[in-house]
Amino acid sequence: MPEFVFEGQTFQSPVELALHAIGGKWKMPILWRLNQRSWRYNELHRDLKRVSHKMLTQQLRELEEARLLTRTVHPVVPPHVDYTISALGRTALPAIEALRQWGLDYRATRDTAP
Amino acid sequence: MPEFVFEGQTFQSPVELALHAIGGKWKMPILWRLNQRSWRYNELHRDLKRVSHKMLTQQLRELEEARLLTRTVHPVVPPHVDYTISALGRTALPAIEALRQWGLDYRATRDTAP
DNA sequence: CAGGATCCTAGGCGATACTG
DNA sequence: CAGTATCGCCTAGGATCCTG
Repeated sequence: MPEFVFEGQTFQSPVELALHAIGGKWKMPILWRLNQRSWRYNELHRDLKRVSHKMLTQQLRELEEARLLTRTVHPVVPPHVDYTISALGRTALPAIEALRQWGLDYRATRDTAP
Repeated sequence: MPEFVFEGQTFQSPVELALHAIGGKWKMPILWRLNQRSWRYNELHRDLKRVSHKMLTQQLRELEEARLLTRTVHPVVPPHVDYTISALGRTALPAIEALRQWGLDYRATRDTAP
């Protein structure tokens, strides 16, 4: 089983790298919402109901550093910040969609499966 | 945004249900290895190098309860236990594969992307 | 409105020891 | 070999307050 080095970190496999980049409780739900249009901070905060202020900020920063989304500050008062998915972030959407579809299937078949 | 109830728990979306079932640091790597053949406990322990004894046991238990794998005990001394992916577990492999492939692509393009 | 800084605790997790 | 059980650390993350 080969090792897998990226950005100075060592992963056991591409799966672990992917989970590092978009795993965790909130990153996929965030990217998923950014499909189609930009969202503002408070919009995300309201829609991801159980996320805390601190967590949301942190996850957004990590996604930005991973270059999966773009943060745009409009210099107005009161502040106006848009989060937009990047081209790189878009490449993750099929994988997220696969997981989303599996979640649907899993719920549907989990209790009737052989 | 509709709610999504399963097994008494409330999720915001199918993505969150999927992450609940096979998210976390170890479950996908475990299921991924179980493709093709059965693995024994210590095999997994050695191969997932950084997993602790306790974590591995716990993750295997949860995957078993989610019906994604089957635990088979052979009544011999010393004990012999096989972990085999279930039919339901197999349905998750395409999604894991999508994530794995994305991990590869991400590493390849992350620093050259526009 | 967006988010930085601080404080603080529950519980996740590793380490270790023991068992059939 | 393949686990359970127990202890205790330590940090992830929630709550709260403050700012441009």
